[in-house]
Amino acid sequence: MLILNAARDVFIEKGLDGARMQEIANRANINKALLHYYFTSKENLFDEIFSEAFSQFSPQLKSELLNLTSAQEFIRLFIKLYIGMLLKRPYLPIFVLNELQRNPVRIESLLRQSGVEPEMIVEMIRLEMDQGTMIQMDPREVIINIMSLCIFPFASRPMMQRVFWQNNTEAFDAFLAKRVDSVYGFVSRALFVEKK
Amino acid sequence: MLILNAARDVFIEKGLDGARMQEIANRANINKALLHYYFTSKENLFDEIFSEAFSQFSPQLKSELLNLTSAQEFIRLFIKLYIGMLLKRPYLPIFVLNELQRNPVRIESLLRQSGVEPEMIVEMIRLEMDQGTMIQMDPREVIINIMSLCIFPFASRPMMQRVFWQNNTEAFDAFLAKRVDSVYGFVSRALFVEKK
DNA sequence: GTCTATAAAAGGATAGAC
DNA sequence: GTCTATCCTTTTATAGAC
Repeated sequence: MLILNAARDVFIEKGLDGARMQEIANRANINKALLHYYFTSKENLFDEIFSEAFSQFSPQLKSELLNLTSAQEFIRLFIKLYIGMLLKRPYLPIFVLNELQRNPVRIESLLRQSGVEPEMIVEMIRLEMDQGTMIQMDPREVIINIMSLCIFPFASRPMMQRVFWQNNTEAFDAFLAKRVDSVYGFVSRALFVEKK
Repeated sequence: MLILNAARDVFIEKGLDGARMQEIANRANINKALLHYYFTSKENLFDEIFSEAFSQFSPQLKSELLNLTSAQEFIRLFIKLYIGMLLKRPYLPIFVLNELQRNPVRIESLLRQSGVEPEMIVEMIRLEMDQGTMIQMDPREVIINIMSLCIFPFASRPMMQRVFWQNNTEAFDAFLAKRVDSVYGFVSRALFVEKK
């Protein structure tokens, strides 16, 4: 829908507080009154946009991932899929993380409806550790470390691209794309006892 | 200064757009007019707060760090100092990263005055790679991976604490504190060919 | 320096014609 | 459904007394 696209663009660019209903209306080529006719309030419109953004940001356990048996293969494919998603939606991390920090109450309902279920992955990692093929550590830390390596480069792009790539956008895009492979290499050296 | 403390609290909590001059004045126990008397405009006050926040967020190369010769010892101490700093200022990452993304123009002047000089660290890492004690990879990626592991858990706290620690604040604090050591372990397994 | 009062503008939201 | 016009509150910023 055209209005939702305009709203998404503006909210992601400016945040909830910085966004203006007028600007959303302008970009959608309608006027403010019609915007309120459809969505009643700014908060309401934002909630629609944010819950969509949050569900995209939350790792999706697609069937391709669930069919894998070893944590090693799971991690490899997860990194590939998740960074691949972020390459298409590079502004998601800051938007979602920022709004969650400003208003943590939102999380409750969002988590309930998006059905994030970390127990299965934690169990898969624990199994691999028991088999001795993976370093012993808190499985939750394994997950957070992997997500850190996937997400942070997108969230810190304005700073990192400027400091390390002389603000060259193409070069930084290439760096991000290569991470689909290099993050797995980094993680597997840190985690797996035997290399295949 | 009392006013600056109040301003810092409100800006970090609400962001530039969400902050209200009235609230800053209230928390400082003065009134709005006096706030404008001292700082002229909200933008101006924000700039003072943000440049201070940015310089704290930017890794400081203190003498303790510069005296170290091996990248291994440098990385160990860097992680300890940087996570230690974040434990005292856990809201810095989201605040700085978010405002940088909303207004990337700010970076230029801030970087110039804060004198961030990554070349030396890049060279130190390169040297270690040439000696064969460190895996061959882009030194900039080494730095970004380490910073990812240090910073992201703070930025994603509202989500991660809720999902993996049943929103138990003390438990998550303990997890963060332990990372001073565990991040180094993770990184060194991923980077160093020989373990000491 | 510090206050009260107020200007001036912005922005969310609604009324009502078509 | 869509528009113009308008209301009303919020918010930044300033004027001017003390």
